[in-house]
Amino acid sequence: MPSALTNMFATIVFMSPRREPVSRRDRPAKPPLSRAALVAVALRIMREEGLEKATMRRLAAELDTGPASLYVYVRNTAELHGAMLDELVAGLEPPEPAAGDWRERLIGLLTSYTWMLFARPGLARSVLTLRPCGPHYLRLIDTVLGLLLAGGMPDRQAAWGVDILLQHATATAAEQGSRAEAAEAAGEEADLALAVAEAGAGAYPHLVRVRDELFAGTGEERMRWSFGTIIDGLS
Amino acid sequence: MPSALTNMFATIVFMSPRREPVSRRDRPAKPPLSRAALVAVALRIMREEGLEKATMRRLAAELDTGPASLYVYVRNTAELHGAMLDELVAGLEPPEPAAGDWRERLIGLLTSYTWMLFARPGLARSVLTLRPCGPHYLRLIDTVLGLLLAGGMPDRQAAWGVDILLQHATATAAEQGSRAEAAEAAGEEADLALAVAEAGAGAYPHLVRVRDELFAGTGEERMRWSFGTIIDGLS
DNA sequence: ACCTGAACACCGTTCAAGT
DNA sequence: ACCTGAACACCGTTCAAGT
Repeated sequence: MPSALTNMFATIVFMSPRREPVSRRDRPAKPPLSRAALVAVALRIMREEGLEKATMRRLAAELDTGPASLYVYVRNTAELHGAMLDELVAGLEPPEPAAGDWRERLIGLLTSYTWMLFARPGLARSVLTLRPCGPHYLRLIDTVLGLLLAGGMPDRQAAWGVDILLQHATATAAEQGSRAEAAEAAGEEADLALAVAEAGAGAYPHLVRVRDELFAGTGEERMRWSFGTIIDGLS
Repeated sequence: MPSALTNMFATIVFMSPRREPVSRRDRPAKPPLSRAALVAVALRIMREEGLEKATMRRLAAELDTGPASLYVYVRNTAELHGAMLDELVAGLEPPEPAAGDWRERLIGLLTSYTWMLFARPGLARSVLTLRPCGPHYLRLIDTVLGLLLAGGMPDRQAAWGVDILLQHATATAAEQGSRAEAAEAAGEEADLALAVAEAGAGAYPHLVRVRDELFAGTGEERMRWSFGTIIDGLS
């Protein structure tokens, strides 16, 4: 907290020895705590330094308070992550009605949700073990449902389908996104590639047969194909 | 470590004061460190107390050494989890050739893999951000591939399909499993149910329409249905 | 090569006490 | 009701030094 330090010296050097009221006036206006403020700061830290830095302790330091104070506004870290996700989902543009049939629009929406999480793999990982329930996430569920129903799907198929589709989006972001980012994860990817390359046709005949297809295709290609495949299965 | 304590007292009370050689002889034979020993102890702790207790520090204490010693055998915690998964996959029984057609056998295999992870949600969560590459996991990939190819699927479809199917299995276990277990996660489930119950038909028309279907069905039902749906989409 | 103690640089959450 | 400092009970990983 360099700014706090600076202010402390300012107080000592230039001000009267009555410390408390003066340093209070002098300090940059401390923003009032609130759930929204917490989420905003957490999103900024995530953007600038990654989710792993957006810890309760760090947030508290940033907001010039102790970690215990945050627990007035969120139950725990998981709830904070849920609130962060909701804010990000709010920023997703809704599918244009003119953008093709329901299937195309649905794939477009799911793809843009996935890309959004792709850039935040840590959050995706956290969301996977959550039940997001913010208003904007409910909006997303409603929109996906609407598109599935527009495709003539029975209610149950649509209801269960939305779960599979959103879970696939989140899991893909958690899995692929973290690998694209972290250096250690790149090592794991290489380990698998090596293991597959070394696999003998005797022990792993099918693996050897489709070896080249396993790692083929771009992320975008595989993503669209996956969503299309699941949607086709639902229909 | 009560056994170490007991032995220490035994040494002090009954033995000569020359401590080191005696206590060395007296101590239960310290098993030699090895990757397999690490994995075995980690699996036991996970079984008895959950994955979150199977930390590097705890493993080291259990193996009567310092945490630094473990890094000779595994690169990091992620690699340890990968090795644990491989051991668990080894214990999965292969699908009986008589158990119906390829589709039924495939669903059976995927279901049993999912149930196995379901009981270990923490591991499932960890595996999701991993590329498992152990011999038994490769076996699993090969078997799934074999069944898809037996269904007459082109190579590419099978290769990309195995990714979707295994990811879905892992993600389902990570998501549902942790909720079934942790008390806090149950709260999140309730939060979502509440939010859905309170959703207005004006803002969320589709959500309200299929409201009852969203939470319908048992885990087993939805699991089989999901795998069936994805397989149908692949075909 | 393998093993170690100690250190580095942190965590989330709770609690009693304040205002 | 809201806020706080301090504490509780831990983490993963690295490093220099030993054997």
